[in-house]
Formats: sequence, structure tokens, C-alpha cells
Amino acid sequence: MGDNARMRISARADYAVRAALQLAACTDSGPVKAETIAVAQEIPHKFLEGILNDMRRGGLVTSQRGGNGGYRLARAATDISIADVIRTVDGPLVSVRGVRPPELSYSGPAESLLPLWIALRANVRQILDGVSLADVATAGLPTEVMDLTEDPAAWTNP
Amino acid sequence: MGDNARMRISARADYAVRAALQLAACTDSGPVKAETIAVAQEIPHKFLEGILNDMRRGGLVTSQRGGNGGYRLARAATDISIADVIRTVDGPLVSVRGVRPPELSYSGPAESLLPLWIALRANVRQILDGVSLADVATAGLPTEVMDLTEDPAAWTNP
DNA sequence: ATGTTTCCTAGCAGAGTAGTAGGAAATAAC
DNA sequence: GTTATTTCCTACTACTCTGCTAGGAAACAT
Repeated sequence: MGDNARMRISARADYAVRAALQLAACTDSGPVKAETIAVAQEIPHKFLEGILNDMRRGGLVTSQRGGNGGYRLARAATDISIADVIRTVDGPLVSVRGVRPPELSYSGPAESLLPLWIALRANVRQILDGVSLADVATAGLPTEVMDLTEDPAAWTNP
Repeated sequence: MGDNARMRISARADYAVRAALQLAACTDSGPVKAETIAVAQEIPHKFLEGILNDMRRGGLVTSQRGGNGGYRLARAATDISIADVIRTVDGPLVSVRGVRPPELSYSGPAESLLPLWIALRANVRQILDGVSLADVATAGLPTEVMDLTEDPAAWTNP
């Protein structure tokens, strides 16, 4: 018990999204070096290299080596969702006891737990699949998302 | 990479909720033994004992020792949310890189990430705070939650 | 007293997290 | 073709978290 949490965005995922946002921001000034991103977003350089590599393997970014090389987004920033990034570097968005909800089976009074986890997942997807890198980079989050942040209670802790 | 996921309901949390549901189901037949719950829900007995203890410390259940002892809910099943249970055994629902969203600060094109995480958290809370043990135990999930499970896409993997 | 059941402490094997280190391979500029 | 640059790859480390198990002490009912 302590500061561990259940919906946890890992350092990897957070860094990956921020790096992707940085790429979205400098979309037409040639490839961006890992080092540049690392400095701009205060991310450990070598750690970031590995993350960018995962994103390349996942088809999210393309890379070029050598002097004046670097990374750029493989698709338009409007066409890459936050969920795409997180899934690429960290795997599935939602799991229960290590497996994805559809593989679960409950009995007795717990039977309705499965639909609950499904609803939870659908809800998370709605947000993370529905927001693109461009939305965040240009500070133009969808109104449904902005609406959720209106309630001051959303900003307080528990 | 692999089967790790970002919104992960741990075994602890899953077991805790199921145990609480079992208690909600036998609310007026006297205290329920850990062993009984363990068998009914196929949860490792000694592991469950620890979880029930955490729930007692968290004020969710009361206990009685000795022959004919066991556990019962401390409040009405309508008055305990799924979020209450998860938070009691696992800590805060949502965190980014180990800290809760309000403590974060982003710069440059990542500035709108904070409102995004806040919206995500609000959305998760909406579900988990809004569903009580009684809702699940009686298979009477709120209609907003049921609506989310209507779309067949909610049941498919990615 | 006796049996039952919770409560407490300790430990443990495996996996995941957040990095670091060092160098090989590709590319561009000269 | 050499050199500087930058990605790419492998391996390693230290720490924490997860999902348990073991053994017994304390409380309670009969």
C-alpha cells in the first residue's frame, strides 16, 4: 500500500507521449534528434532512445541515422491517438489480473463485474482513442474531454 | 512490451471487490468466514485474509474472531463504491509516473497533457465511484454504465 | 479448557520499472 | 574515403511491486 495506483501512466508512456508531441510540434522542420527532445522535455537521453526505437518498431515514427538525422512522425499528428502511443510502448490499455477483460469469468454475486470492467475499458478508450497528438499539441482538446475538466472536483485528490 | 497494461486491476483489487460482493450477498446471515469466501470465489485463503484485514483497517468491513466469527460489511452495500474498495487495498486510482496528476507540470507542446490526465481520471471516477457493491451484486448496474457495454466493439480486444 | 477464526510478522520467487553503459551500423558532409 | 554524427542493439543493474505461503499469537464461543 502507498503511492501505487491502478490507472498508472508509467514513465515510459508519459515520456513516449511527450516525445511524440514534440515531434508533432516540429513537423516540417526536418527530423528531430533524440537529444533535442530529451532536453526540451527533460527526459533521460538514453532511456528516450529506447522508447523512440519502440515507437519506430511500432510504426509510429520513422528515423534517419547520421548527421542531421533524427525522428519524425510516420503519420499525420491528427491521425495518431494517445492510445496508439501508450499501447505501442506499454501494451494493452486495460487488464484485470494480467488478462484482458473478455478472458475473465466470474461467478455468484460477482457476475456483473465483467460488464463493469468492460464499461470501464470503453470509457478509458473513449478518451485515449478519441484524442490525437494534434489535439494536445495545439491545446485543442475535444469538448467532451474539456467538459470533464470543468468540475473543480476533477482537480482535487481523493 | 508483453501482457502488461496500463489500467490494470491487480489480483488484490479484483479479489477485494469479489470478497466484498460476497459479503454484500450474505448480508443478514451473520458474519462470513474468510474460508467461505475463499472457496466461493476461488481465492487463495491466506492471501484473502490479508486483503480482508486491509479492508478492516480501511473501515470497509468489521470482523469478529473465534468460532462462528467472520466478516461483514461496515456500511450498507448501497453505500460502498467499487472505487472505495480499490482505493482501500491499492491506493489512488490514477497516477502518472508515480504521482497524482495535480502534482505534474508539463511544458511546450505537452502543456495540454495535464488536462487530459485530469479528464481521464474524472472519467474513471465516474464509473468506479458511481457503482456500488449493491449495484453489482444485484446485477443492477446504472444505465450509463450498461450503455457503455452495448457497443459490441467494447467487447473486442484492440 | 478447547477449538475456531481472526490478526500479525516475516519471507520469497518472479516480474516489472527506470534507468545506465558501451559499442556497432548507417548516413551525411567534407 | 575519412570523419563526425546519430540511430540502433545488447546487456546489465538496482530497486520496487506482486502474488503469494508459513507459522504462530490473540480473541472469542462453547
